[in-house]
Amino acid sequence: MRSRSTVLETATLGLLTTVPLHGYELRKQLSLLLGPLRAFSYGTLYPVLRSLQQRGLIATVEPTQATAATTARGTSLSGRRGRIVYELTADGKEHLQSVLSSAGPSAWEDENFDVRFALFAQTDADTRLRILEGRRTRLTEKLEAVRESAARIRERLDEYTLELQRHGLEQVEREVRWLDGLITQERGRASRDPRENQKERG
Amino acid sequence: MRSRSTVLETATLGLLTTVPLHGYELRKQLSLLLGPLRAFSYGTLYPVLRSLQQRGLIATVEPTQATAATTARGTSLSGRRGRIVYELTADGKEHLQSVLSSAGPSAWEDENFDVRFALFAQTDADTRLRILEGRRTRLTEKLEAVRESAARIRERLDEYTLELQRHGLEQVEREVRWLDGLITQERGRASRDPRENQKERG
DNA sequence: GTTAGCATGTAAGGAGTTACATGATTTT
DNA sequence: AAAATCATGTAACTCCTTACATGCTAAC
Repeated sequence: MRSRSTVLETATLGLLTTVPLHGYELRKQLSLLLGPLRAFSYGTLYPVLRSLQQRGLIATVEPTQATAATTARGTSLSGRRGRIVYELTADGKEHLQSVLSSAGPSAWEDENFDVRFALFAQTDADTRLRILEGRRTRLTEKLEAVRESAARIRERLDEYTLELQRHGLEQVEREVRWLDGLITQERGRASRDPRENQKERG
Repeated sequence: MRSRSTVLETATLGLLTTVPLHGYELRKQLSLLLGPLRAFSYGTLYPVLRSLQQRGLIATVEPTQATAATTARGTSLSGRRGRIVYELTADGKEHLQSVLSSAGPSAWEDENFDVRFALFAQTDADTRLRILEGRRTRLTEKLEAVRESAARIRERLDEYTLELQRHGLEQVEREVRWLDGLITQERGRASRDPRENQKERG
């Protein structure tokens, strides 16, 4: 079973569809794209960039006639320090599209939910709905399981544990309501424009 | 630098202070203690249990005069299948207390927040406040940083990314308000009973 | 007595961090 | 020209999952 794309790989390809970026800048945009949580260290980022490059999904951009006069920076080996700007290749675009429209095991879909959502503008309408509904289903299932077992041992728990549990449930419930709103919104969108199923940028 | 306790280790010790448990059961209680998220696999759990045992922090409980008649199960090697029940040793209690009252680097404190909170009943009042306030500070700092950089690139983002960002910020803001409530509650508690600083069970 | 679920365990590997090292550019 | 910050890179390690294997116990 070929290992699926990681969060970071997908997010990187997603970000590079809009603008070519170098690693350092990419990292900043990532924490923006994925929220206050989820910052990746350079120790993860740079190896991933190289891997993507070796697989031909991204490529370095030559500085054309920019500020720097120091030539031969980019493609070949040895003395390449300073910014290395990457852009998405044709293969990369294709790969990203196939990742964005594919389904995976639920654990994978959960882990990747926020990236997938952040890249909804590049995702077709059917997949958007599938992702939102899939997440909704899994969250409510977990909610049900927790509520059930919580009921059985409620009296054995101290006030802090109870409060943590209450707060956790509330957070998930809120998430479900958020998803509900998005789902009805997507449905409305679909009925207004039934033909839409490819790229879109706002 | 001796590696700090992991979430799972601390949670395990915390759960075992109340009741002796075997691994399988422990796992169920863990997902309850730590909310709908955070379920650990057996591949993680059992090695951790053995490690804790080897370090003398937990010990197997002999079945005394329980149902089973099959002797010599527990301590020594070879044929031990069926439940293995663990309890906290004196060393384990001591270790847990020292972990619960110690401070760590902020990344560690963030990762461990929920476990620490779940074990507040066994934590002294000063530490409770320190943990709550520390988390509040870190969250507001992140909030500020994200808001700031978000303002700079808002117009370059599509509607989905914006919605994700908005939702993320809202979640964190809500968390901060939750912490505020807990902090004032702890302060009130402290002024009503200024001497409390050790174990407590509800 | 055999299926189903409880219970424990191990090996391989994935995804990420930390700590470190170093080069390039800007600021003072 | 020194200091700060931008920018890239690597090695070792941690925590955890997956996939597998196996034994025990109860239900039918």
